[in-house]
Amino acid sequence: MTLMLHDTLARDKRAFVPGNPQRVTLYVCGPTVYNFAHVGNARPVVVFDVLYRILRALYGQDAVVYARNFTDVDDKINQKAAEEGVEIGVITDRYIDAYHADMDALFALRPDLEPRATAHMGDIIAMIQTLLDKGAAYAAEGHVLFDTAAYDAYGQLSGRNLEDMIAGARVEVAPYKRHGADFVLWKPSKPGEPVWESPFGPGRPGWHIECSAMVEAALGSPIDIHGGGHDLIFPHHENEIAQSICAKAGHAHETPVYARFWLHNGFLTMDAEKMSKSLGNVLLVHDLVKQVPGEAVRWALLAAHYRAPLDWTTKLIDQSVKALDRLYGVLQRAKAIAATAPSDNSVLSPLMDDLNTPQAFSQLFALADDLDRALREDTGEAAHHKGQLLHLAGILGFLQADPDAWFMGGADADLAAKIEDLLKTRLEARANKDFAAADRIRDALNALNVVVMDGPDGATWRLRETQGS
RNA sequence: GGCCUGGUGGCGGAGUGGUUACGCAGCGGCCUGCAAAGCCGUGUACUCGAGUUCGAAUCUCGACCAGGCCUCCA
Repeated sequence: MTLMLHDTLARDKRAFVPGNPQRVTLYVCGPTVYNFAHVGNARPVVVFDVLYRILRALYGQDAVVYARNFTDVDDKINQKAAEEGVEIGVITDRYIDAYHADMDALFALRPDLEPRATAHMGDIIAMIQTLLDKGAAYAAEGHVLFDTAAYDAYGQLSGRNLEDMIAGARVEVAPYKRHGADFVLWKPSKPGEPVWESPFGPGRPGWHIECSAMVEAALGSPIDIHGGGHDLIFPHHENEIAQSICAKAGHAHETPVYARFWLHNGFLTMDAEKMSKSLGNVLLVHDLVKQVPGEAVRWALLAAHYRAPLDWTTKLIDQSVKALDRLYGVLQRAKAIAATAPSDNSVLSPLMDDLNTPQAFSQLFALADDLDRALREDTGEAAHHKGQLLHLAGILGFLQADPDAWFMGGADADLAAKIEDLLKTRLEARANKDFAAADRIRDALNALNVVVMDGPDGATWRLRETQGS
């Protein structure tokens, strides 16, 4: 079974072959930490978390190195720090903590490495110096700029050429640029902003060079997979390639490769509109997970193929909760069955086809049906089916909770005790065939958002989901 | 203007050149004291036009529509 991945550079699905199966490297562009993350930011996190889990299943837990950076030098961070009158570290630490908490709530594993730009200033400066030394960069008016003419293949990833970019330029080109597409590697800091000393004068790095330097420092190029949002293809990833290739160029016999595979996730819209502050439709993960289970948010984010656009609606999250209800319902009935660990990864096959999560979802339901049937008909296959179900679900990051906890999750101890008490009374009423009394109690429970399910061994209950977002 | 996506049934959303994915919702039945959950069954689809083909929703071309990128952006 081969993992097929759609490579943006090749514009096609290709069989994934790592440079070294003992050390598979994955880098994903992380957040600029000046605010809470919104659902759109969470999509790549969840998508590449699934990829990370697949790679670990395929190559071994310790054979995969996943790095995701924090951009902690940035204009918006500076602005926020100035507003609050604090050092930028106060801002970045705060939002890094929030980011961790939010992504944890979506069951995303923490990457192995989380490099921060400020901790790699030496690497960044060294890379800029290398580019200057090799003639791929030039200094002008206190800036250091990358010379796009130095890289023949510039534009390959995004399918643009330099002429197009001139023709379509919507911004005024800074007078000190040799070419409109040249971009900043180093720039002077404005008064009051953080400053780092460098051979090119005091200042701070441009955005693109940070990632190139951190990729090199954390993983070493060529890396196997570089991921990020669709919007990063140009200019960010295009520029990363140009810088990193040029910085390494000089070995005449090798064709330099920066990343073997480029993966980009599609965008998320809110009720068919782009999420933006001006529209006031920014939905923060931080707020969302207070209203709906993080697992359901994760489900919603994976409900469409990762490269397709995804429209976020109340209905989507609603349906996601119900899908998980169905799956957890089966697991609840199968609680007494000990799952058999699968002997191979065959159940992962939908995911091997470029992370086809909707297909995998379908597989999840098929496995749940198998398990349910085995339970009903007592075929002896239940342990096997449960193992298969939990394995696939585990790679997707689902169904790891106790089923009872899923259904009763929102209830605190007091409420649970009250519910149990009412159910006990109702059980007695039913035993006495006093159905009117039993129904009154059920109505009372209903008012508490509790759904009662009578079974042969007494009643079980679940909390009705509160409407999301 | 250039580049890139996508347009599938009430909703979400895969996939394949010829055989109803799947989930949610709906409908009928079973089960149930009645429900809920579960089970069985069931309807509705492939933006438009032209072409290729024995046959296309699936391939090609064109049109239309929607979104994104070209400036910080997942």
